[in-house]
Amino acid sequence: MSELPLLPQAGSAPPERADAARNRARILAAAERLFAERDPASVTMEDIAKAAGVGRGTLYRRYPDRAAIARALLDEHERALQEKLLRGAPPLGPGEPGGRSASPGERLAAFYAEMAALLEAHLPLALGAETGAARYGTGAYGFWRAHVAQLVREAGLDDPQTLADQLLAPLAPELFRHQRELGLSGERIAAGLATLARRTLD
Amino acid sequence: MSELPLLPQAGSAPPERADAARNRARILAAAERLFAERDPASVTMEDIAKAAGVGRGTLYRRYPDRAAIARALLDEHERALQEKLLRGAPPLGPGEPGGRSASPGERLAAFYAEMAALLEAHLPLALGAETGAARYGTGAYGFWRAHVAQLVREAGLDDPQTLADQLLAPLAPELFRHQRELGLSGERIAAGLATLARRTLD
DNA sequence: GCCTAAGTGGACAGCGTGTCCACTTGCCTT
DNA sequence: AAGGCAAGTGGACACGCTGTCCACTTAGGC
Repeated sequence: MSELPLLPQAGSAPPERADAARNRARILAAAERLFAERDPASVTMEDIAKAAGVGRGTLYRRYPDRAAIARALLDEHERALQEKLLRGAPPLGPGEPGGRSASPGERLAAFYAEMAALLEAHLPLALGAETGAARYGTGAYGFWRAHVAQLVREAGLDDPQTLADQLLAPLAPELFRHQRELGLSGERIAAGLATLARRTLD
Repeated sequence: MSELPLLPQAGSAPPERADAARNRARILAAAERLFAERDPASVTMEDIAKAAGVGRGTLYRRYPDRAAIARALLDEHERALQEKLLRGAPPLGPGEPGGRSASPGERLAAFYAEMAALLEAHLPLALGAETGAARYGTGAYGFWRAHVAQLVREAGLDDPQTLADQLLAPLAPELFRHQRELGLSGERIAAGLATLARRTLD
């Protein structure tokens, strides 16, 4: 397992004033509510400012756009999954050296299942954070990419770089929403992904 | 091969006045040029109107938004591919009944190759037409979806509906651009897709 | 309590959208 | 050949969102 780019752990922040902290909390709470109750793409910075009871300037001071707010909300959940991938028990984690570990296909299936669950739980945030091309720029995406590339490598396939992105494509939040709106359950989506994972890597 | 929803063949249009036809041609030409020379997402309806030498009202009369224009430009190429899928020789087409035909995995790989070539040739249009969630609503997407679902069915896998969308995900124009910008060649991308196709369906 | 820098909020200019409608022009009729 | 009318045209308009800027306020160390 080579160098996985970890999502920055919110390192030693320069101290934050009490009113600033209060407003940050208000902003995040208001944004989460708004994302959940309408199409995240239609939520404007102005809406969030108004709902949080702060001015536009205050909002822009911390977050350059809607996506940054959604990402901040999503980060926590994604870091939890990253932990499990790095240090959790098989099939999700790598397993002890010398101990038993799962096949690449099983591990990819387990990862897919976790991601599907994460999307199921926080789809509005994912849609707010990673719509379209922005997805590929996030730190989290880089992490998933490195993880999947490693699994591809272990499976002995050519060109893990290229395949990793292609294997992550079915996890695009927009596709997940599309499939849910077609009436497919989260389980059914996860089952499809599991099939894909096993057949591709095992 | 059941009921594939064909893209409407531009049926008997109500006759179009000569000046209207001239302006339509101007609009399409101007839009294609603009899409090619900058990020399609940044091209505005106003830009297109100005470049085509027509007023905004004229533009909106025919096309509700940028995506509709890009789709009109793409349609021609997509219909050509649809023809080949339905009636072309193997491995792309189904082959004669009783004659030789390719395996589902080979056929999916051939389809992937054609789509990658189409993206390579017309990426700006694809980005203009199918950015984000809009992709799933187009008639063309429905066609690809039905085609891939049929291949999945022939391969004997469960739930072709769900898998079809997931197998189409790596063809998202934004992903293609992302991979190209990473320095991957079209051939390398196509090779990855071929691996995916064969391992999944064969 | 005072001082200072961090924090705040609303005003502002700019841009893109989509609509609307008075005018123009192609084309069919007689 | 002329007339009429519906299709077509283009630009003005109102609206909403963005991102910046800056004069004011407040927290918290000294």
